[in-house]
Amino acid sequence: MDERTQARMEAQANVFKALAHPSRIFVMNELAKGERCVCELTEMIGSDKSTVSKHLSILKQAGIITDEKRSNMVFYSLQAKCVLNFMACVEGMIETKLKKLVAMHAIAVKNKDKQRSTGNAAPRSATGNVSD
Amino acid sequence: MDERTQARMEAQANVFKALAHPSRIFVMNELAKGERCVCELTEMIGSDKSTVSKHLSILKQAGIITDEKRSNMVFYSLQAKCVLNFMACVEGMIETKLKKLVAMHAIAVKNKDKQRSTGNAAPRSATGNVSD
DNA sequence: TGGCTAATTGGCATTATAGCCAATAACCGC
DNA sequence: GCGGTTATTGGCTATAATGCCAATTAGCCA
Repeated sequence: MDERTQARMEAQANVFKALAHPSRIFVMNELAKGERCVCELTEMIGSDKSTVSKHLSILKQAGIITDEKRSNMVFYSLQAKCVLNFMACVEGMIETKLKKLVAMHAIAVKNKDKQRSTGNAAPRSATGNVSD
Repeated sequence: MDERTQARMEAQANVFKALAHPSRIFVMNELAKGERCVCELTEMIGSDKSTVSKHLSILKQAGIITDEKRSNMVFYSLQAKCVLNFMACVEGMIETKLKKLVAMHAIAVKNKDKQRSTGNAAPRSATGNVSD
């Protein structure tokens, strides 16, 4: 990877890094509904004010959200709307993964039952084939 | 944030975390063109074989890529195609940010010139207004 | 089987993140 | 200006991520 490519990859990774935290994902979901002040987000997240402020500054620095000072409050709002599309896709990925886990667990349970009834210590198959 | 929400946000954040590294972004770009074996990616990235392998396992664990063993090599390929759309959007964000930086730098240079010619130590305006 | 290549895993040192408290800054109303 | 509120920054510790080396596993082929 040459230096030029390295720099481009790093810049992209930084955007993903900015989103790589539960609280910041929460903020994104909240800002999708409309602008919010730091105090509101702090209340909802339940961390220290300073912690939330730092999270917001990370998102802002990445160019994902913007801030606007009005009176003595700061309101944040979504800038990169395309993040929402991807978050929807991620939602789907999680669903898929969860279903797969559930299915695998069901197979494991089945195999365990089989073992119990036959006294066989090793499961018949890793693919879930228990049709004998 | 209740426990249920926390878990959902964490699951989403994990996908972003998986993408939050230059080498892993590079892998995504490469797999967008087609499947690649670990050896190819290792060659291109220039890190240790074990390091690349760990990066790949992180992406796989997140459900973003899949692997397939053929002969004594392991080929990885893209699973979550929607990542590419978002990466294109991020590309655009970086462009925008870069342009803004260049513009701000131009203004700063202008102000500096102004200072030099007038002997004024403080810049006239933070907004770049140098119209006097 | 034994040697070869490809890939993964364990272990460990280095570096980066996260989150709290305290201090500071910015703005309002009096 | 002075106290009250809102937000950011600095400093610190605890935790997590990274990347190398060494050891191990898995498949090929002679």
